[in-house]
Amino acid sequence: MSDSTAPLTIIDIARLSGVSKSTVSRVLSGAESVSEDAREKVMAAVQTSGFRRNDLARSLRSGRTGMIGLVIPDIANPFWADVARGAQDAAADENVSLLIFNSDWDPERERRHLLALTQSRVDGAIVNPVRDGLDEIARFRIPLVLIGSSAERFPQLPSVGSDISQGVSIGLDRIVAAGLGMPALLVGDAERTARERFVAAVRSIGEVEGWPLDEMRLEDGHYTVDGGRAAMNRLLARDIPRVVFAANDLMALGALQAIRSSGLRCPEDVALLGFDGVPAAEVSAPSLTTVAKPSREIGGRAFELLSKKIAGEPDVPKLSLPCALIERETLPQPNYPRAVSTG
Amino acid sequence: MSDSTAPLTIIDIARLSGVSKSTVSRVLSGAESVSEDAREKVMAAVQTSGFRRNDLARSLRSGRTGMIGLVIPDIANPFWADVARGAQDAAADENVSLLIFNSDWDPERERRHLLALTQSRVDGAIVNPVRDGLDEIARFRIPLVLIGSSAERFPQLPSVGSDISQGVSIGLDRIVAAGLGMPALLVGDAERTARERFVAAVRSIGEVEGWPLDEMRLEDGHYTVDGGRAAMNRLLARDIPRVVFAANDLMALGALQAIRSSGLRCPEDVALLGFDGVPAAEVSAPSLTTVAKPSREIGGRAFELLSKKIAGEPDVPKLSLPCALIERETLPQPNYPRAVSTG
DNA sequence: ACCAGCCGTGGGAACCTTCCCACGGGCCAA
DNA sequence: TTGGCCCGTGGGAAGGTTCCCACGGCTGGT
Repeated sequence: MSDSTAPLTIIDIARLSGVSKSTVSRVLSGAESVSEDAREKVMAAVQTSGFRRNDLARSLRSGRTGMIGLVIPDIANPFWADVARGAQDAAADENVSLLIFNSDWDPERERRHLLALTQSRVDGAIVNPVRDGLDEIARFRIPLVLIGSSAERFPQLPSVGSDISQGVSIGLDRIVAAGLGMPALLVGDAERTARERFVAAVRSIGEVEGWPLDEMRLEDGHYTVDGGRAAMNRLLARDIPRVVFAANDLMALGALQAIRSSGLRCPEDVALLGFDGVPAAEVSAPSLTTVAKPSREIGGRAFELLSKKIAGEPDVPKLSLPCALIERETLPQPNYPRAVSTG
Repeated sequence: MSDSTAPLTIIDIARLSGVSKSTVSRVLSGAESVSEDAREKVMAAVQTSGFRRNDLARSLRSGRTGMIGLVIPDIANPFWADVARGAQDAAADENVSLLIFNSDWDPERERRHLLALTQSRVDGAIVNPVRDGLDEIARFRIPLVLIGSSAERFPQLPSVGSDISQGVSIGLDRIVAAGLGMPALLVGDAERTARERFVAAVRSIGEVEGWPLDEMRLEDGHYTVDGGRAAMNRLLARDIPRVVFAANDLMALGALQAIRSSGLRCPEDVALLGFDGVPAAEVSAPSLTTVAKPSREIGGRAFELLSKKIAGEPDVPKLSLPCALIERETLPQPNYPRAVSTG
């Protein structure tokens, strides 16, 4: 194509096509009153020269970069990878690029990344705020959309999360339907807010079902497969619960290992319900029945909200997306149809 | 902090601290002969005003953006998420940001993303090239490091990949050690190059072991859990192999499901060896013995090579990183110690 | 005592684009 | 015919930073 290393500018294109740089700029920015003749000449020059518009200069002048930041705990975590994918798909449709950062649940890293983002002059950012760095976040003068359960601490900021209460509700309903009685609970420590929300939801919904939280066994553990295995072993050390509701899939998967290596059968001896919907839950044996969070949709909707915020819309909402039950093998099918209250 | 929405510039800081904009620039860019007095005044002004240097203008003038692109098939795929994580960790150490794109194995998307990257004036890019878009890639005048097995088609470009031959070698050695005879092969269709390399490695290494490829059963399938299940069922429909070597973990996991739902035991009836090292392989039941690719390291080394390329180093190599066997439950331990050739 | 050289500093040019304004020509209505 | 208006166009300024060069003051060597 072009012979030398000379970086081309729109001025070169203007010279090649015999028009002014203003006209070249207009052609390259899409319509806006340019004659067909001029447009063709410019396009031809662009084609033969292999010119690529410099988005840096463009952004500097226009104030828009077409880039947004995504700050999540860990892209290698399947849940967050899925959120990222959802955001990317939505962003790609509007030609915006994603700058992705891992906070590793570390407020200091989060702060550094946010700083880098403001310096890069991204148009906005989607952030899963880390526990303690909360106040500081508001200080970054940049359109922000929050994701995750800690988002609720910022009532003034738009956010997208999954509806934990509703998820717990369908989970407990399903456990009721299984007819195995009150579940033992397995909860994690990853995010304090997430844990609290889960427990709070179980309390309020359990009351309706006639299952007071106080009477349930509740075991804490690290938010990992190993943590779930250990927590489940502690549970089994005292007695064998008929059914276990885990607050996340990783721990549920660990619990499954603990159940099976104790010589117990799942679901015949101990039934199990997870929460999250990670892909690995599909390939465990038996495959894990779980309440899935709409991870990909969370990313997608977060991008949509951010777009609105960037566009200057005044009332960008806080969204709570519903979870969905994925029927698999660790929770037995209901023996009998449940009474359904119509309406 | 600052009261109005006025975007601050180094000129404002210069005025506030009583020095010239050049000096402010020097302070902000790190050392380079500035008096301690000037430095302190500037830093103080920056602190109180909340000024953030505009990286757009900086990059426009300096020609460096501190951003690199990463074009991979799918960030939601655990292998690629891990590669991304490795690259990000290495990049974060040098304060460079990652622009991540998903190609979905689609040459046209790859082309679009690469175009966006050049327009953004990123300093370089790490790309897993898609099958057919190969020739086109070289056209983008931008420092490039390739990852994945198709990288070998570009002998002139630096690249990082896993050593498939070596991985197959330790896999076959392990199968020999298990004493179960010749394995059946399960291969995927995701990347033609990857498939070919796997088969070629099995052929050449099998010859040494006295296992000609022609005599092995070989089943093709889609590179997914479902594909693996289907392929395994086809295998089982004819006869029951004593041991199966799958070219990737997702298919192996599907195969495991097929084996178990046929009422067979793994590893007692059919033993299984995977390839990749995805996290889900750890939580299947039984957990999957597999040859793990060094995914995170691939990302990290790719970034290192790219840094060298960007710095202008002349001979940036093509790297081939070793795979490692992860012992788990689907392949029985050797009954007897193998004869080991010393040295 | 003088000149070379270095150090810290400042001012202007450059980076490449978009935005703003002005200008000429054609059209329509008065 | 003429005045007002819109359309397509061009030129200059702006956007915020780094780079280059020059300049004054100080030091050290002759």
